[in-house]
Amino acid sequence: MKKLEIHIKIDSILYTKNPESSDLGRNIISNSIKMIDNMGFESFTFKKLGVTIGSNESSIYRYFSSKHTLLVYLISWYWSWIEYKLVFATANINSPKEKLTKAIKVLTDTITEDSSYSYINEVILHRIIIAESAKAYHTKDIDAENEKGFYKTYKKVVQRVSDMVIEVNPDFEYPHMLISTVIEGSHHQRHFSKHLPSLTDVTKGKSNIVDFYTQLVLKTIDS
Amino acid sequence: MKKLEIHIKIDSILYTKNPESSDLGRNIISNSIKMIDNMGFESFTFKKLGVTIGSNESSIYRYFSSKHTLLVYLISWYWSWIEYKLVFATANINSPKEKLTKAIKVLTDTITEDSSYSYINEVILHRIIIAESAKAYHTKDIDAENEKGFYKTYKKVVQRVSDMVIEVNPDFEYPHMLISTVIEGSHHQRHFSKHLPSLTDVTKGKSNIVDFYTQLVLKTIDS
DNA sequence: CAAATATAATAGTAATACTATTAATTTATG
DNA sequence: CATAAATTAATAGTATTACTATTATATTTG
Repeated sequence: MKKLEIHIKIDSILYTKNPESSDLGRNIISNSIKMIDNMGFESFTFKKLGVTIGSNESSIYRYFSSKHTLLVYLISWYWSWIEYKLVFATANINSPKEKLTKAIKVLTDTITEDSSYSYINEVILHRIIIAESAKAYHTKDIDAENEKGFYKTYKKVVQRVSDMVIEVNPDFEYPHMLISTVIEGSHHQRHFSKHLPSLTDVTKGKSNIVDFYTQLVLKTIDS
Repeated sequence: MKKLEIHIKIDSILYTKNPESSDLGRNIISNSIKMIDNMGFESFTFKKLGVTIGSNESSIYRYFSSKHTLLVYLISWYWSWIEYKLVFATANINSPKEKLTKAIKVLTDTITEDSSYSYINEVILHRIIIAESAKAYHTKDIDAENEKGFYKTYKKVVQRVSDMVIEVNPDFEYPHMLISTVIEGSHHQRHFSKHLPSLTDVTKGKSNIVDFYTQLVLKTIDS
C-alpha cells in the first residue's frame, strides 16, 4: 500500500529561501542531515556541505543565513512531523488514558523506519535531535529567537500532550513540566545509553525507555 | 559561626596544571565562571579571559588544554560539591523516604547563597551548569573522554541517589534513569522557565520545581 | 645565589563563519 | 523567441577562533 504523502510546511521565518522549492534546497537538507549525524554539528560547515553536494558555499547561504538557523529548521521540521504522528496515533481513541499512553510512545520511542516519501530521513534526523537539539536553545539569542517563533512547533507538541494529561486528570498542576521532562528525558536516556550507560538502566533489546516514561507519567498524574 | 571549609579535590586528568596551586590558576577559575555566565560559552575565549585577568592567553593554556576541558573541570567541580551537599543533607537520617526527599531537594533546588570560602561562586556556577553543561557531553569525543574519567563525579552523584531510591523500593527497576531524568529535567525546567516558559508551569515565588520532582519520584517508585 | 619554574610577549597557523562581487547559467514572461 | 529576472557558481576577502611555538623576563625555591 502506498504511504500517505503528508506535507510538512515550515514557517518562512526559518529560512531565507525555501529549501523545498528547488533541487539544491532539498539537497542541502538531505545532505546536511547525513553530515551532521556523521561528523557532529561543530565539525559540520557549509563549505564541507558545498563540496559534498557539488555546490558552492555561498549558494547555501541563500537558503540559510547560518548553520544555526539550518539546525533550527531541522528541529522545527522534526516537531511538526511528531505532531502529525501524534494526531494520527491518537485519532479515534476515546479513552483519555489510552490516548495519553499512545502519545508518550510517539514521544519516547525509537524511530526505526524512514518514511521514504521525502528527502528527509527521519531515522537519522531523530539521532540529530537527540545529539544536537540542546545546542539550538542553549544560546544567548534564545529570547530573540523565541519571540520570532523559532520554537513554535516544539511548544505546540508539548501543549497538545499536556492537554491529554489534563483530560486524564484535570487537577494535575504540572502538565507542561511533566511532558517536557518526558521529551527531554527520553532523548537524554537514548544519548546516555549509548555513551554514559551507567546513568541509565537500559538493557539491550527491551524498549525500557518507553516503559519507564509511560509508568512515570501514569503514576505521577494518578490522583 | 564560621563556615566549614571543605576542600574539593579535582582529578588531575581534568587539568594540565592544577589551577588551585596558584593565584593565576584561581583567577582563571573565578573569572571564567563570571565570563561564561555573562557572555555564554561560545563567545567566551581564553584571549578575552586573559585580557580581564591581566594575563596572557598562552599562560592560561598551561592550565587547561582547551576551553572545553575548562568547562568539564567546572562541571566536575560542581558535581563534587553537590555530592558533598548530598552527604551532609542526608547524614543521620534514618527514614529512607526522608533521605531521598532531602536528596531530591539538593539536586533540584536553586542555589541562593555563595559559600564564600572559595574563589568559586556556586550561585553563578549553577547557572552555568543549567545553561552550558549539555554542551560538554554532546560532543563527538564523549566516549574517549568518558573513558578517561571526565564524567566520574556526575556518575557518582547519580549512583548515590539511585542507591537511596533502592532503599525505599528495592524492586524498582529504573533508579538511574529516574535520577538522571530528575537532574537533567530540573535543569531544563529552570532554563525553560526563564526562556521558554510555556514549556513549564513555574509560577513566580513558589519552588514548584522541587515539589514537582519530589512528587514525581515518590509516586513513580511507589509499589 | 643559581637553577628551576612560571609567566608574559610576540608571532604565527589553519580553519571558521561569514560577506561581497562578479560571472555564468537557468528560468520566466511578454 | 528574445530579453529580463532570478538563481547559482566562482573567487576573493575579513575578522575571529583556537590553538602552537619560541623567546624573554620574572619569581620561587633549594
